[in-house]
This record gives sequence, C-alpha cells and structure tokens, in this order.
Amino acid sequence: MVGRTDHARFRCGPVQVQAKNKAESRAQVHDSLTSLSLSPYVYMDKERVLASMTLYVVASVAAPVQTELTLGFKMPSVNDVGGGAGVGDMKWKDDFGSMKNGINSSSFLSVITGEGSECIVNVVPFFSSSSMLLLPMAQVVSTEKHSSATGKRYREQEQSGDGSGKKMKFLPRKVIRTPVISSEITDIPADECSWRKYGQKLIKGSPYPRAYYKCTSFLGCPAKKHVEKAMDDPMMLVVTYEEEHHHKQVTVQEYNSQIMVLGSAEGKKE
DNA sequence: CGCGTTTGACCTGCGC
DNA sequence: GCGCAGGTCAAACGCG
Repeated sequence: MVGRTDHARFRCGPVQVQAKNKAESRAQVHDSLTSLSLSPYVYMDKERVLASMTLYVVASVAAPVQTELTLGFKMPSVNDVGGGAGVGDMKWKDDFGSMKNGINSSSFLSVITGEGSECIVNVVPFFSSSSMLLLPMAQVVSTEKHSSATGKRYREQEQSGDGSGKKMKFLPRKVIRTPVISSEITDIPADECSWRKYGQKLIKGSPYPRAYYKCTSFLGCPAKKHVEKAMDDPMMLVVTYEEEHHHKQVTVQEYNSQIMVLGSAEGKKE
C-alpha cells in the first residue's frame, strides 16, 4: 500500500445529538452532574486542560436510563482562553444550545489520561449514540506493561545486561473498560483521536474477536489500541492503548481551531 | 472515486 | 526446531 499510509483524517467534528425533550434531558444532565459531584471549573494551559474532577462520558446501550441525553458542556471561547486564563477562568456551563466558535454540538467526551493526583482531561467531541449515559469515569483497569491473553508477549524483559540477546519491546499499556455502545464491536466510544482499523483477530480463549486500531489523527503517530469484549461481561469493552501519541493531545483551543478550519472548508464545498 | 473496513496470509516471538 | 498464537499487512470489498 505505497502511498496509502496517509489515512489521517480528522473525524472529530461536531455531531448533533438529538434530544426528544430538551427540558427533560437538561434536567437529567443536571441530576447526573450533581450526583457525580462534578466540579464545573477547570483551568488550562497551552498544552492541555486540567481538572481535579474525573468524569467519563460514554454511550451505552446498557444504560439503565433509556432517555436520550444531551451533554451540555460548553467549550470556552477563544476570548476566555486568551484572556489570561487561569484557575477558574474557564467554566463549563451545563447549558444547551449553540456553542461559541461555531460549535453546535453539545456533547463531549472527557478522557482522563493523567497520572497520580493530576488528571489530564482531553475534551473532545463525543460521537453520539441514541442512548447516552454519564458514568463516573472509565474504569482504568490498569496501566500495565503486559496484558496479552496468554502472557507470551510484552513481558517486561529489559535485559540490557544479561547478554541473552532477547530484548522484548517495552510497551506501556493502558487498559480501559467501557460499556459497549452497540452490538457491533466496531462501534467503540470515540476518544480524542481518529483511529483506523487495521486488523481483527480471534483470540484463543475468548469468544470475541479483538480489533486492532492505529491512530490516524496525525501522520506517523505510533499510538495503537485494540478493542475486545470483556470475557466476564459482554456488555463491556476492554480497550487497550499501546504507545504514546507523538503529537500533542488535542486541547480545547486546538480543537476549536480544527473545527473552524473544517467548518470553513465544508462551507466552501457546499 | 476515495476512503475505511474486512479478512486471509504472513510475520514474529515464545514455549515446549 | 517446530508449533502455536498474537500482531500486522495489504488486496479486495463496500459504502457514501
């Protein structure tokens, strides 16, 4: 496939989430946020948005709440960010309606990728499903160096000095469990990057296939992930991330500019 | 027609 | 060394 390595394509565009009853959905969002004790204030620097609160938003067909929800986080405006943003300067409004900077979607996915006491929240658009549910953060099962089914691979063998010659590839992995959003394993919750599926494999011992994805948000990004249904719970997906992104995580500001660029491009096209 | 997905073949590495 | 199993490749296919 010479010349076809550039599958990079921004999928991150606003998706209009339908709400049958805005007022009803709004109330439910408020309830959810309250019950999650969401801290509405975050602050940001040039690289990333920081928050002390962890919240993970996913879609799920297994959601006990069948009512469609629209998540009402508002992105900060450029002015908000540029005007000497500091702690508390950026506010997530639990409101609906058109967003500033031309962003009309009101659904976003907050992915917690931080370590220790500091959490890094990547605010990205959430690809809508008919049913959505606020969950109190993804279950980060582990950040492990090895998680293959058989244990044959990815063992940490940094045998730098034993002269055995066998040097296993060190692959930091982050395993996340998240509810399935449809019967198709390919319908995985979107995150901050665009992924292209490059393979699927039946894993021995598991009744479900494992799908392999590469990050296509940026050319040459080594980040990969594979997705499979949890053996103990078919309603849960196990998403394993491998390698770090070589590109910067998408920030609110960058995301906004991307949307604006895409918006103008689409506008020209039509 | 372009792009993403599918899927069988192939590659790689570990265990025996 | 061989077989097994996970991981990757890439041509074919399908969809918009």
